[in-house]
Amino acid sequence: MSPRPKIGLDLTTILETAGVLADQQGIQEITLANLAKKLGIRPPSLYNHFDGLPGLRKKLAIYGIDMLYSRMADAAIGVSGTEAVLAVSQAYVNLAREHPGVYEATLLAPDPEDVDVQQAGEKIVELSVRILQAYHLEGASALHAVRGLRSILHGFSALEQRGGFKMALDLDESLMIIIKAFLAGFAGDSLTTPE
Amino acid sequence: MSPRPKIGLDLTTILETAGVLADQQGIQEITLANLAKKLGIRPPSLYNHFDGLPGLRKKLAIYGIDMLYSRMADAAIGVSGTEAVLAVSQAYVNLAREHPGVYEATLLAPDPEDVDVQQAGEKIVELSVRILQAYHLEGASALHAVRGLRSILHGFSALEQRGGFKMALDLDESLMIIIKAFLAGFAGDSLTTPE
DNA sequence: TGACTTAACTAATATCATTAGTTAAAATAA
DNA sequence: TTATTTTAACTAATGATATTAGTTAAGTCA
Repeated sequence: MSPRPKIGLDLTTILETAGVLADQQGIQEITLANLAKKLGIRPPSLYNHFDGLPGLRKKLAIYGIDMLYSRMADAAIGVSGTEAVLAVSQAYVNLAREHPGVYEATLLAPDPEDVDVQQAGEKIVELSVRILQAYHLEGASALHAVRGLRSILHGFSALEQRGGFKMALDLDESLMIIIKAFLAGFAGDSLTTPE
Repeated sequence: MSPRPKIGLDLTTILETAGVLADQQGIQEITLANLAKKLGIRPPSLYNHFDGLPGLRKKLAIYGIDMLYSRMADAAIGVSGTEAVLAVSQAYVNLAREHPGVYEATLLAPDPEDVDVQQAGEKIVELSVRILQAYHLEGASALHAVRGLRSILHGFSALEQRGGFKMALDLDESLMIIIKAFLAGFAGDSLTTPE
């Protein structure tokens, strides 16, 4: 009866659409029903492109991690030292602000241990290691520092997103001060001195 | 036909059960169907105790925030300065580890701006302010510091929970080093010196 | 042209949250 | 004690969802 045009969707289009949906409506609105409606197809048709809702969540997680990495890598171009860390940090929280749904999806993979997900995340870890190398941290210290930086960035982004910071105090200023303090403390000798 | 005993559930029992369910099965398994089954009642009966799934999520969020606060407050007894911050930090991540589902629920309220939720969270902010007062930070600085500490603690807990730290490196050691670095950097003069 | 692959579809099922209306147990008032 | 009210359970029904199975037609390629 009605025409059944073969739209010819590809995965990229679907993920972009899902990303817009997540950013605009919230991550909990990413359902096969909603996504299908936005794409103009019926829910079962989506199974031709990924393996159900868990499959979509995994692909969207990787999509988000890649996007986050590319923003961070971009921000790291042509800068070094503290300036680099600050620039990358700002890029990180900016992505989380501009694409809250996609950012949230970043940590929403059904199985965080999944090889593909881990692999995507490793690039971010490696980038972090590199920009922190300017501080000449020894082996283990460098890893602790990476964990700290990532904790600050994710914690700050997540809390900002959920309205955790309600004081009338500039958010970007907070972030810069926090990162600077963290870096200064790490570069200092306070860690090696016994208390 | 079958006996219909009036169990006489109260909200506390329900929330405790929901907390166990969340910790054991994961937050996504908190459904009215699962909770009702675990309580030995039918799903619609739950509506006598809270206002649907959103109502449960809100109450569980507050339940978790209160639990988190009490652990933190406990850890703050009899200590001060850096020792206090470290103890409270350790208590924070310990709660997230022991009760991953309840901790996650902490930030899962349907409306984070809800008065009751905000009120529960304020106690944690106030406690943080108090343990950071030992550093004699001026007005705005104190608030930036609170944001930083909370970012580190939430970021660290969330990333640890989702397998974000896969290096073979002691997690508690990372946390202590990170907090110490942050505190040292904040207490130092590096913030006021122009770059 | 003809065979194959693919991306859409319909139909059906199971699970879930939710609402409406019911009932009996418990608590309270007379 | 008895009568009334409140409460916490229930059944039944609805709508939304994910998912599976099987179907169809458009596009691709030999």
